Amino acid sequence: MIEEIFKDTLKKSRLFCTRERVRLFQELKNSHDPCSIAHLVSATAEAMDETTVYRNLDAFEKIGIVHRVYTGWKYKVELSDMFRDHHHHMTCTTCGNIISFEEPESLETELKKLGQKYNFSVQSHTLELKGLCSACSN
Amino acid sequence: MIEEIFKDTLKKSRLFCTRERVRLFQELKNSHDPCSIAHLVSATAEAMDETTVYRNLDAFEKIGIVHRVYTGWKYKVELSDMFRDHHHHMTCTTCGNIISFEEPESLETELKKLGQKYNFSVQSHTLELKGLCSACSN
DNA sequence: ATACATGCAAAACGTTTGCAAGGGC
DNA sequence: GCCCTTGCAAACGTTTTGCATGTAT
Repeated sequence: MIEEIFKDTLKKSRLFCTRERVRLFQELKNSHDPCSIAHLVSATAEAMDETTVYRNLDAFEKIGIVHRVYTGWKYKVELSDMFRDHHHHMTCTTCGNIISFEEPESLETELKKLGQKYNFSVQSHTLELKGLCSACSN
Repeated sequence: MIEEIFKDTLKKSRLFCTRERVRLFQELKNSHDPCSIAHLVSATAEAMDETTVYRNLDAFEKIGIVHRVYTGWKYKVELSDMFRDHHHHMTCTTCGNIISFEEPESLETELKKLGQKYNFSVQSHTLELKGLCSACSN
């Protein structure tokens, strides 16, 4: 059960399983797309202070419960691969909608086909590499 | 001459060629890597107010003088292809350094090779598609 | 009981806006 | 002289921090 993984992960890091954390987790789980912090804050406003959202998202990220998704505008937050299948995103520059799709085998030349598959007309794409440069890999 | 293109582009859009805009342009030109707004603000602090930096970057972007580069953290600004060769970037997650490289023919399987070429050990990569989703392409 | 978490208030940032003064054309 | 630009101040939204109180273990 997914909730068990959640609780175990908290316990493993000696973090309390509070009402607020459960609620925040639920909110993330019920959302199909990556969530902006603003969304999470307003969606959980009756349940907790926005400061708590920030602090718990930080905590969740540190222990691998969530990870950041760079949509090119501002990052959003979603549950990590621990809780759902690995996937990528396409972001609409007009409405900001995010479409999740499975990882394709090849890229570049596949992009337009891929876009068509989701009725997404690709205007441009950004490839971001994350890792360590020579100075930092020591 | 690059400065002429700059002035002509301003003139074409009926924007004045002010001391501040020239200075901001110089700062962008002298920088090898994409610039954060914070950098531009401090680098030009003796010459202009930070409000002016924002307003002129907006103006520059509208008329194609600069474009945004999504580094995955926050966007930075650099001169557009009008003023330099087309290229991509790799961002180091530890130090934030940005390495520019020419557009490769293929991706995915090429990424590790590409990283090695620049002494950059790729840990992960993000592919961002920009364009229009079905709802917005109408 | 003892950590760890939370709420509240306030500070710290980054960015935007209104308005009067200044400067390109 | 006209209109665009700038500087200044203030507003705004987002994120962080300090501290006293609350709560899961």
